[in-house]
Amino acid sequence: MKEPIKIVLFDDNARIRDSLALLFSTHEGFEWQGAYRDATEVMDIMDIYNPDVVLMDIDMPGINGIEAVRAIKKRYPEQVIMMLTTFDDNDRIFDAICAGAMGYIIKSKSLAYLINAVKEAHEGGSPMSPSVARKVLQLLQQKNAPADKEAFHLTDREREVLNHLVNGKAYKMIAADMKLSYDTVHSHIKNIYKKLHVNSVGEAVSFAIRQKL
Amino acid sequence: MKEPIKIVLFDDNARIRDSLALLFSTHEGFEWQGAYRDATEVMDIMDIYNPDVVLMDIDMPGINGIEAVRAIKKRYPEQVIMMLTTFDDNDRIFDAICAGAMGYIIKSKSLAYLINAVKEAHEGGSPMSPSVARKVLQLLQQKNAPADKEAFHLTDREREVLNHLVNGKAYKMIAADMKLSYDTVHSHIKNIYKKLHVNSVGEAVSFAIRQKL
DNA sequence: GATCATATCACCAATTCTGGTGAGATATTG
DNA sequence: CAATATCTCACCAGAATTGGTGATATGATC
Repeated sequence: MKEPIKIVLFDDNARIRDSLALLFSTHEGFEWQGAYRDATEVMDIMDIYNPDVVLMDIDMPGINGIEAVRAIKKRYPEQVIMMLTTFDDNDRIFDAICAGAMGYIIKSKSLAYLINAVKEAHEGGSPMSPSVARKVLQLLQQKNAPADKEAFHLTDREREVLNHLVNGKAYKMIAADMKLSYDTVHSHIKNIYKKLHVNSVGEAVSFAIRQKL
Repeated sequence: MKEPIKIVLFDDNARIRDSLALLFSTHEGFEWQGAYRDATEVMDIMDIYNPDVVLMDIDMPGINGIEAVRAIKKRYPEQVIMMLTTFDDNDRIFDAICAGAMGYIIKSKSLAYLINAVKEAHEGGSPMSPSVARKVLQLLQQKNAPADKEAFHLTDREREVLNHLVNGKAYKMIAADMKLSYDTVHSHIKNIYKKLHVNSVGEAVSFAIRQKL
């Protein structure tokens, strides 16, 4: 016999609280531990109930959902938390994920969908509404945009030297590592500076990292 | 009357090709444009059929699915592509997303799930199996791990100076920007170096960026 | 074969950074 | 009040970087 999944909800909307309370307290396999209109006492509630899954609204009076997630994750890093929200707002999604939310679904979805999402979250998945997922993927794609290797016309050797600079090496060390003379390294760096339009190690390093070179 | 969703599939598994062909060619709202055992002629196929959604296996003889995604995205940046795979392999997920895949679902899911996923992908969502989504979220969380502001005991002023260094500024400019004397900037930087255990601008910058300070 | 890009090395002068010591002012904390 | 941390500034000497001007050699390209 499987243990029921223990659930608490934080949401300032009374209708949502009531309908989810009804849903989960009557549904086989769940144990409803209560709904709260705000997250001011979130840590006390966590300590008392030790739920399996936390459902968290984003917009709430007092402490907002994202701060609450951060607080919970700080004390219980493994806690499964699912965001429940009305709209798919880019920035919020991002903040919620960084705070440690493990699922992000839109309230308009059916109750069956929600039941299933909670089960999946509890089993180690991260249910996401497809529109949310799209935004998450776009974020990841942005953050890992491939380096434009050909841009700036850096030669192989120059990229190699630049890489050493990024790793904080001094000319001397680079020369030693690459078995070159100090002046050759110097020469490569001069060329790098011209091509990148910079004129110091600091600029070159920050430029390189930002461009993912 | 809605246009049917045009679909092509690339998969080296004949059973998958057959069952999906049956599924989508008999299902209302879809137009099956064919299944291919490998992606060697992917670009020709794209040019001819101009599908709405591409279903792509990852493991294929010849050109693998991820390379195929990259090729398609290069010519058709807006193309909707969903990865179809047997296992949820971390690295592959990551590569596929960076290549530009807009959905990632596991073959073990039901056919109804797949139908729905294709619809959602076509409507601008990114259907993902929850286990895949979990890995994506973890990746994002890793990449945006919050800076441990308190770590390294950097003072406010020191962080400010460090930030200028990261932006490639020279001592002089920092002094001007912050309305300090050169020596004060110098002094702050000496303290930063001690605290971060580095001893050059290059090291400090790369350290700071990596630690997201 | 001439041209071009690349990679290698050298010398020089000016500038900048590094690391050291020291010190006054302010604010916080026990 | 004493101790501590922070922020500010100064001087000095050695080390490193920067920006020039060269040169030689190699391989690819036209």
